[in-house]
Amino acid sequence: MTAAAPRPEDPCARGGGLPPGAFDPLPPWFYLRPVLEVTRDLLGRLLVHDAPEGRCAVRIVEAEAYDGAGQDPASHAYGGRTARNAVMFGPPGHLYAYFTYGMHWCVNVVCAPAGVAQAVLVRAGAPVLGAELMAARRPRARARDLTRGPARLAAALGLAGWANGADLAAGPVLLTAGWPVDDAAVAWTGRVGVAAAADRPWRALLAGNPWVSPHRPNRERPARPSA
DNA sequence: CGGCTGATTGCCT
DNA sequence: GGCAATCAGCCGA
Repeated sequence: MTAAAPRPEDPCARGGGLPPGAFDPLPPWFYLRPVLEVTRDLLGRLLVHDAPEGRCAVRIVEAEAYDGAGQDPASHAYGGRTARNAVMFGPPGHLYAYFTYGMHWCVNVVCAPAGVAQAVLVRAGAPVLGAELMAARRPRARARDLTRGPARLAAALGLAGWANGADLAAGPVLLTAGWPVDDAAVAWTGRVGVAAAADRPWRALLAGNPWVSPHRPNRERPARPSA
């Protein structure tokens, strides 16, 4: 079965007409549920950035759950609160933006009441608005790679350290209703790039969707160059 | 398309 | 000092 399935409905192919209410910010209760439930429910939602240059939006097609301090060895919050991860310990419905690999920014949605550091990494999305602006922000990227990966997505939307702690119901960064995804399309895998707790299938994605990030199985780190 | 590697800097131990 | 919730570029098929 190699024939490409004609399956995935392309959000951009909706004749310009997005469903009414698609840009309504999500209510507070959205974030106050078990983190895996929030992760699942994040699929199909819109992450929006209103910048001076214009509005951009992606429909989330892939997300990863991270549990709180002492619970999840893969979480930045595992060892407790630090300057870097402080936003995760704050109120829900805010954006946790972190810098990694010396050059990339990635963004999370903070869940659970203040004090509980659960969050969901937004790993990929389908462009639904402002694709030209996003392409301008990532001039070297192939069209298909515009938002396919957490750092690519953040860069395309123009999100970086300045957005850390942003209230997702207030703007200029918004998380909005979007439109529903088919339950049958949701798949779960292990988290990408995470060695710790690799057995937890906490990555939710829309199976077959072309905007899902390429799955890079964990590269085994060479124990050490030995003779 | 798939696999491999260098890049580059802030954070934590 | 070591490492990181990654990516672009380059190579070969």
